[in-house]
This record gives sequence, structure tokens and C-alpha cells, in this order.
Amino acid sequence: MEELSNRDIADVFTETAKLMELHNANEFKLKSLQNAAFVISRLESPLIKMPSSELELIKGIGKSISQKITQILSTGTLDELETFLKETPTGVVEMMRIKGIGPKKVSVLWKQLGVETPGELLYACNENRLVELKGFGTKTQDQIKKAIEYKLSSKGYFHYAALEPLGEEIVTALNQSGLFSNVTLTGAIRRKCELLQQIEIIAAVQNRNEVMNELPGLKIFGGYEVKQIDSMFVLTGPEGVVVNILLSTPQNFFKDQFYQTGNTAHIELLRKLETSGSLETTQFESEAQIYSVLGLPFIEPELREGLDEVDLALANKLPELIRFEDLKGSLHNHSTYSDGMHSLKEMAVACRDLGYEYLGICDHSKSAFYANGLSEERIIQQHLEIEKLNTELAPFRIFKGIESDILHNGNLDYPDAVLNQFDFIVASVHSGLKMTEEKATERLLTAIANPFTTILGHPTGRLLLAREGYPINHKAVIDACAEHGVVIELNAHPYRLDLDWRWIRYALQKNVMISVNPDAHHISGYHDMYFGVCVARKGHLTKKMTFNALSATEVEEWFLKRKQVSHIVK
DNA sequence: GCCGTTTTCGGCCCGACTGTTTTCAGTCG
Repeated sequence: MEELSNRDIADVFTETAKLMELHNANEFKLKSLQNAAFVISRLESPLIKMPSSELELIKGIGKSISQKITQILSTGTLDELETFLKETPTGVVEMMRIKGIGPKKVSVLWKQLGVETPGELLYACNENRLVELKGFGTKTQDQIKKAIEYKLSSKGYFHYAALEPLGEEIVTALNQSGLFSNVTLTGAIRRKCELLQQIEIIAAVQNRNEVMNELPGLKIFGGYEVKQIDSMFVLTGPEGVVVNILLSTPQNFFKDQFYQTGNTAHIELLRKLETSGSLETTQFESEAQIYSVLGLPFIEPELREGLDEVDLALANKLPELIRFEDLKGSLHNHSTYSDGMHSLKEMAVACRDLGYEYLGICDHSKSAFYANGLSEERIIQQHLEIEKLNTELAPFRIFKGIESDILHNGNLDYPDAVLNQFDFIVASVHSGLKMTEEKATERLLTAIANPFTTILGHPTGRLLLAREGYPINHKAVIDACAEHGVVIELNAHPYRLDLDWRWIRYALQKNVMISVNPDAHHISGYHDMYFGVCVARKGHLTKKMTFNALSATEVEEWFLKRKQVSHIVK
């Protein structure tokens, strides 16, 4: 074992004191540890060289602490520390390392908000949950948010939504620089993968040497660290964002775009179709031409994952993918009735102005106390307001929905008589996220079988780069939705994208419709449906099978039919 | 838990800073 410095020993005491504070241990006991850490860190001579009998002579170190020092020197840790660590979720310990929050604030976040990882905390910041807590405010929330985002990005992965705007901005800047004849995104960002490690770009230029010196100096790359490997530039931004720019030529541009976009498996599958080096010798005018030479229709970038897209293309059975413009309404949105930022009317008007036919308002149900879930009285109040707005904004239509918590036993959150007052119900899990797969699946199956359930909300509860979803048997859940005519939500929040796109194919096989829901807590949240469409396309979703690509009339008919079923079953 | 004596228990490291307060609590180095 490496020799422990005074610094290391002090750190063990500091860490222990922090955990003691988190667990509300004796204030003065932990202060003595803090004090010991302070004294030790300022000590000139290394404790490891000191006879243990002399430890107690140091001011601030008594009998107990000198024994602790001895233990640290021989084992590298402390019994107390280990005990506290066992009693604390690792994510909570990690939260204490976030700059700006210490044990007191972490304790509030953990105990009052139920937040157990930095990722969940980031999500809570985005949902504006912290500002209401005592001792917290907007500035603290912003500061925490920034600190966590930085931490996450330093791990090397980014949410698609975090990099896409920058990617587009760089492509535009490169185009406008006049240095290149053609510029495009490639790789995972062009395939619209939900998580990205970098922004990949191809830029075509006739004379490579001309741009070599100029590219790093472009204004948009101010503050970037630049490395050049052959014809590839690797630029690292101040926030840790990595941008790879591959220099191509006008002649090879589409070929390079093609090779760089599909993942390795996709390219391998296509190489098998290649006859006598047809790709090597030919110059192409477009990517579509490349596929055509291979005897295939154009394969959309989102599909180039090396699954069965090449077989489908060979059989001419590629799906016609859903487009963002196909969406006709937005279901599952929040207002100030629960934890949204805008009033019902503001949400409705904004939705209408974006060109949608309808809005499904789904505030939280009563069990979601943290989100100001609706009591039965407030539901009545909200419904009156919706009716008034429906007259005012016609033909725009607001559907009365609720995001009903799925309770631990799988039941919904209101009695049937109350559930019956809604046009539709999104049933979601928000608590008890640590069930076994068997229990979590059983819970969902019960909720799906409930005749009032219209849409199953964010099926696994995952938060990308932040929290694993609870484990579920996807096939069993999708089968149940097929059996009971329940629509599955593709929650389009860029942290969720849940149902995972890899399961959409199975849902489609079972004839289960998918609703691309923004879960908007803010007017700007409607845009998230775009990210939902990105991954929905990866999952081969079509317009026909997209629930909110239906017109207001069709959706209304579906809701009515579904409600009739609930009466028959009863 | 440790210290320092008013020798047996009461008070405890510190100054700056920030953000949330309305007189202070929490964090940092």
C-alpha cells in the first residue's frame, strides 16, 4: 500500500464527518473529527513516521482520535466510515462531492425529495423541484445543475439533445466559412442515437493544405483544444465536448458520408452485397446512388444500426418512417395545476400556435405530493376551466387527462368514479423504483389491465446517464398492452426516451400503438417531441402506428371507445 | 470527542463568501 500522507488521513476524517453530519450524528463528535482533519492537514511532520504514543500529544488529538489514526494507517480506512458508507446509497455520497452542496443540503434532497443520485438531482433541477425547498433558491438550483452537467459530460457521454444544436451550429459555421464545398454530420449524431460521445462531421475540400491552418482558427472553435491526426481534426471544447472533423474531397464526399454514418455492423452487411469493388471504383453523386448500386432503396440514417434494415431493404419492405410534421397533437403535458411552469391557458395557446390540433393535459395525481398532485376538488376546478377554454379556443381541443400514479400494488390513484371523469389516463410509476423485475412487471400488468388506463407512461422510469429504469419484462408488458388495447408512451424528454426504441419493433409486431409524448412542464417542452420522433424512427415507427399522429376526431373516438370498454368490464 | 481548567463539565476553528434570508445557514479552503 502506498504510504499514507497526512492529507490522506485528514480526508478520511473529513469524509467521516460529512457522513456523520448527513446522518444527524452528534454535532460535537463530528466537529472533533473536522478539527482533527484541520490540525492534521497543517502538521509539518508525517504522522506515519510518528510513534503512536506521541499522537495524543498533538493538540486536537485525544485518545479516541489517535486510535483512529492508527487504524487508518494500518487499514487505509475507518470502521465508522465504512459503517456509514454501508448505510448511504453511493449516489448520495456522490452528491456530497458536487461543488456547492454539503451534507445539510444533500440530507434535504435525499430525505425530502427522495433524490439518490446526481443524475436524479439534475432531473429534479430541470423540473424546478429544488426552489421550493427551504434553504434553496433559483441560484442554488442553477449552480447545482451546472455542476452536475459538467460532471456528467466529463464522463464522456452526452444526451443527444445537448449536442445536436451545437453540431448544427458548427456545420453552419463551416459552410459559411467558404472553406468547404460540402459539410455534413455523420456517425451516431446523424443516426440520432440517444447518447453521444462526440459530434462527427465530414467536410469536403479540394485542396486540403489550404484549410489545415485556417480551420482551427475559425471563430466557432475559440477556446477549443485542437489535435490533428492525418486528415482528421479532433477539437475539444471548454465543456469537454469532442468534435471530430474528417476532411474529405468533393469526389469522395458521399462515399465518406456513407461509410461514416452507418455503424460497423451496417457497413459490414452492405459489404457482403458489394460486387467486384463497385464501391471503390465509382464516384457518387449522392448516398441514394450508393444504395442503388448495391441494389437497395435508400436506407434512412436512423436505421443504419446493423439490425435487420438491410434484409428489409432487400425485400423492399422498409417502413415509411414517422416525421415530426406528422404529429397532430401533444398528449401528456403539465400545467401550474401540478408542477408545470405555465397555466393551462398558456399551455393550450402555445400548443395551438405551434399548429397542433389538440392538447392532452395530464397533471399529476394526488399521490404525487412532491409535484402538487391534484385533489379531487381541484380536478373539478380544472375540468371547468378546460370546458371554458374549449369553447374559447375551438376548434382547438383540450382533452381532460391525468398522469395517474401507479401505486405499489398496480392500482391507479383515484376511485373509478373519479377516473371516469377524464377523457384519458396516462398511468405512470413515480415511486418504489427499486422493485424486482417480477414485482415491477406485475405492477405494470395490473395497471395495464385497468380498463381506465389509456396510455402506459414512461414504462421503465429510466433517466439516461442518470438512473437505470426499474427492470421489467418488456415482452410481457407489450403483450398485455396488445391484449387490453393500451397505447404505450414514448416519453420524448431527452433524458427519458422511454419506451426504449429497441422495443418499438416488438410493439409494432403486436399492433400496439406508440404515443410520442413530450411530458412538457414548460412551453418549450413541446419541442421534445422532436427528440421522441428521432428515436421512434430508429425503432421503425410509422405514421399509422403513432397515436398522436391521429387527428383530434380520431383520438376522441379512440378515447370514447376505450371508455366504453371500461364500463363493459365493470 | 477533545480541551482546559474556574479540576469535572461547558464550550468548541476560522474567516470569507454566497444565497436565502430579514438576521442567518451552509459551504469552502
